[in-house]
Amino acid sequence: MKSKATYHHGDLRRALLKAGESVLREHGLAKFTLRECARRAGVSHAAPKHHFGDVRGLLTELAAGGFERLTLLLRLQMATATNLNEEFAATNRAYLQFAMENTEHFRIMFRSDLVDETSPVLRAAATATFLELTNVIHRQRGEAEIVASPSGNPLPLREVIDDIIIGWSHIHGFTHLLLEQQLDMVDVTEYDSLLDKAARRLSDMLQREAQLAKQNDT
Amino acid sequence: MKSKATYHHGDLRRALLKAGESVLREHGLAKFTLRECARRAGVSHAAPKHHFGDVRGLLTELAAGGFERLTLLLRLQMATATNLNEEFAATNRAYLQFAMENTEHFRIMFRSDLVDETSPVLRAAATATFLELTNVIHRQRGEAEIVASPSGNPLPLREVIDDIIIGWSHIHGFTHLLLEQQLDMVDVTEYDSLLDKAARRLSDMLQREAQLAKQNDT
DNA sequence: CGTTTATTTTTACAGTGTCAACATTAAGGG
DNA sequence: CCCTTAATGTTGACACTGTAAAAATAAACG
Repeated sequence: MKSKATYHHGDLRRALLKAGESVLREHGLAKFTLRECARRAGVSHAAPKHHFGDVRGLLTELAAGGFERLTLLLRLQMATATNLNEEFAATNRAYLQFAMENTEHFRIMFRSDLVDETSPVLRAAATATFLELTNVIHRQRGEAEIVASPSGNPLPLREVIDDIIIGWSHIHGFTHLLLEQQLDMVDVTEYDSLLDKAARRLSDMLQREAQLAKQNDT
Repeated sequence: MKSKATYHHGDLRRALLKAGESVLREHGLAKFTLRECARRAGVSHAAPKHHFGDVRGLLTELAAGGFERLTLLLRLQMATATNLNEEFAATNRAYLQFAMENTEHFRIMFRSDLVDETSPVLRAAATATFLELTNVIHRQRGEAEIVASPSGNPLPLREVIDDIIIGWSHIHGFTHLLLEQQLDMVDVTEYDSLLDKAARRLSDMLQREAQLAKQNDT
């Protein structure tokens, strides 16, 4: 079933996704247009409708793909870590790296006005990404990991949510501000070492606080 | 010179800004259109060109206005604080409050693809906002404040930049994630208390670290 | 008053997303 | 093997959009 050209076009669905990604990479969101994607796939301007409905549909699937790749990159970077602090720093590095290498793609992943947030594939992909970040924090606190459930969000422990949100907010905020050129006082040649340092500091504090809280319990 | 109606229209410039803001508030960025703004101001669709050039010009001025209002709100909230920790928490509260009450307006302020980041008015407005956040951190560390310079960015102390970026990244990331509905595991009825708690924790840590660093110096 | 300048309108054009009607091809059952 | 049916693409149309040029209007000013 994966032969060369079985349909009118082959499989247009994948071709359109690829086209969309190349448009994002080469010309950015501003020039992202359904018709342009169709052009690149070599089909007529109304062809995408059958596969994605409207432009929002295509962007939603692209966003989901972005989360999937981000998840992979997170795992890849985390695997290089030798201790818990390193692991947290690794997630931050991966997050930033993905955003830098896929700027426009990263942008649409967090644009609730462009994307259908209720889409199951998107939700699943975003949840998987979130799960990686979550489990790093859980391990840091010596708690059990959360397993991915097929559907429905895996809720982290109530007391850990605060830490997760602090960690995620920090790396996401840093990345977003850098992308939108608000951090112009930062020397761009060393923003990654800056992030690394910040991540370690944050990680230290969170671990210390967690231990303190545990001691107070007993 | 501020009489009622001296030109063809009155002063179309202000009217268009007002119209743009109302469009953002009522229908969001998706329906934001130069022609719609013109319609609301009661002029023909090409009238805005003379005052703003293109759509980017209008959005840029709107973004600048947003930063100005954010700066005012920051000052207002900071004035209620009785100590340094409270002050930091107050900036976070103000940041989030502004974003919640002016969702779409807040969005365009950080959209480098929609706005002319080189515009002097925008840069000045954004720098003023940044200055408020910066000075809170400076005070926390017992350093001198930075005065606003008429032009050019007032550069903070090299050693304080890390703290500033951590603080700003955190509040911005939290706000942005919340706005783009990525924090769906958070109970929306208590996200503000959650932020408050996180801000205090962050503030505590930063102050402790600063004191430690100072002791090591002497 | 007459001329110059600033502001607004009119007209036009190339794009866009989406829809409906149509054409073509693939799939599948008799 | 053929014929029906459903899936997939194409054409053409419509109402929008941003932007530009030319024409019209009103203000400013000597």
